[in-house]
Amino acid sequence: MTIQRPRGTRDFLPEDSFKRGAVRKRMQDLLERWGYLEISTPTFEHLELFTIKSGQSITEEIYAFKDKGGRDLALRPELTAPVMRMYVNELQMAPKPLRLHYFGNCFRYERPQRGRFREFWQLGAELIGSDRPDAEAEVIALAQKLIKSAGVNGDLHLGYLGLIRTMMRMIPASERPAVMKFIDKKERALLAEKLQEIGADHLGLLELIDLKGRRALDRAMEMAEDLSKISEEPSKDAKTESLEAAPSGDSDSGDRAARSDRAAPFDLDLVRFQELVDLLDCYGVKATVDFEIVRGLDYYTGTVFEIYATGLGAQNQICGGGTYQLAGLLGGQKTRSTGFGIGFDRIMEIVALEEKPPSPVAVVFVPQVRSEAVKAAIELRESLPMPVALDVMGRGLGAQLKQASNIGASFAVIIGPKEVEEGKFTLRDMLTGSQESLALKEIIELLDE
RNA sequence: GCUGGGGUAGGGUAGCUGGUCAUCCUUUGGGACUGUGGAUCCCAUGACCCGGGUUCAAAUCCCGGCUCCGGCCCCA
Repeated sequence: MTIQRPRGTRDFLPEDSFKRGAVRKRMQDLLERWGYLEISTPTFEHLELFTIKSGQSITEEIYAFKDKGGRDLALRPELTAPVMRMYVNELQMAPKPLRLHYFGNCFRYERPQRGRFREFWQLGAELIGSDRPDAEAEVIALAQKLIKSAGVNGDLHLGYLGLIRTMMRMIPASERPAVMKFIDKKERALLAEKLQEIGADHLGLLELIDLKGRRALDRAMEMAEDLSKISEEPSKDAKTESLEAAPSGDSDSGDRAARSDRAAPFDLDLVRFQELVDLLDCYGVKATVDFEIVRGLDYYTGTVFEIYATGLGAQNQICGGGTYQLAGLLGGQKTRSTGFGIGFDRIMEIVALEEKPPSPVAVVFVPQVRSEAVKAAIELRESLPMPVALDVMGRGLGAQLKQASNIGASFAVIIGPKEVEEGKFTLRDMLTGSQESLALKEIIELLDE
């Protein structure tokens, strides 16, 4: 038995690697044009970085280990936390906004299935230092364009946590996890039952999460207004909490709440959300407003979004992101950022790419003139964009030509004593079989088109 | 963690109601063809996922494990 690759990992053969490289290049070109500079972070980090961000429970799904010095380390399971760690460590004083992008492998200890591996690649961008609708619109539009640039059609859903969080603060804390679970699992009947049971059915939660599309926004505005009235009524424990989360344009509002229970501050400010939706329109991005998107994590501050693709089976989410408050959690100054991560492997599963690697040129020679052939090959490699192949198997001329056609060469440069003497090589068109005698310079000119 | 279906040369397969040297195609290397390729022919290399069990005899039947492809759970 030979040694197998570890479960959930993949080998990428030349054809795969070429395709992945081409798609990656396309996406990164676009990111550069939008002014997002590439950064890289270590493959492993202190385990703590990830538990701070996502809680202790995630260690279950992390490749965590102790190094020889006894340090608790982890292979990165995602890239947002490392990027924000880097920001806090060395970029806090950089002029804002900061536009960054990254591409890297991540590791999670999970059951592999379609579109899910133990080593996978994430491509993403972060815009650090602004949470204005302008910033959010740019980032969301960018995400959508990136996916399009790979030839993939994505369905963008745009959500806003302010409303749902406000509602959640008006129900008893003990009931919140259960309610969130039902929302997440799309268990409408159970949710309705629960809300009735705890006397929270007047908040409109059920209606909110069913709101979809353009008109959802108008209705949500009305609901927000009703909510602010309710929250002004003096009543039980909901009162103090909702005050702390009071709506405000000041991005530092609610920070006390953040410190006490790790939840980021958020704004019940649908006007800004409305602005975002309008701006996205300007970008030509079609978004479905969808208040059901909750994205689990509590460091998101308001806007969240996800992009889905068809043809992927169960794992159809190819992008997720939003506006968040993470720098503070990692010990930096409180800074709001908007960003997203794209599941590169899932993109690759459905990408339609017609690009092919350039076909090589074969230098074919007989033993007596080997050194001339080597020199010719070197010169060709310096001047031509396509690969230049030289026989290393000691094969005869016929076998070399056979090999040339096997590797898909479109031309062969034939070199023998006769050619060396004349100072001209034979250029053979592998498709037609026609040949002509040319100087190396002329060959280069001809092939360099 | 739960669940369905698979694992036979590098790739694709036949055999799998147990019993001759495990089938065929392709790929790879060599040759027929010692300065001209895609054809053909010949030769060579190369496999029963691993470990137990049943049996005179296991690729074939049974059990366990590993792993792959899906579906749940989860998904930062």
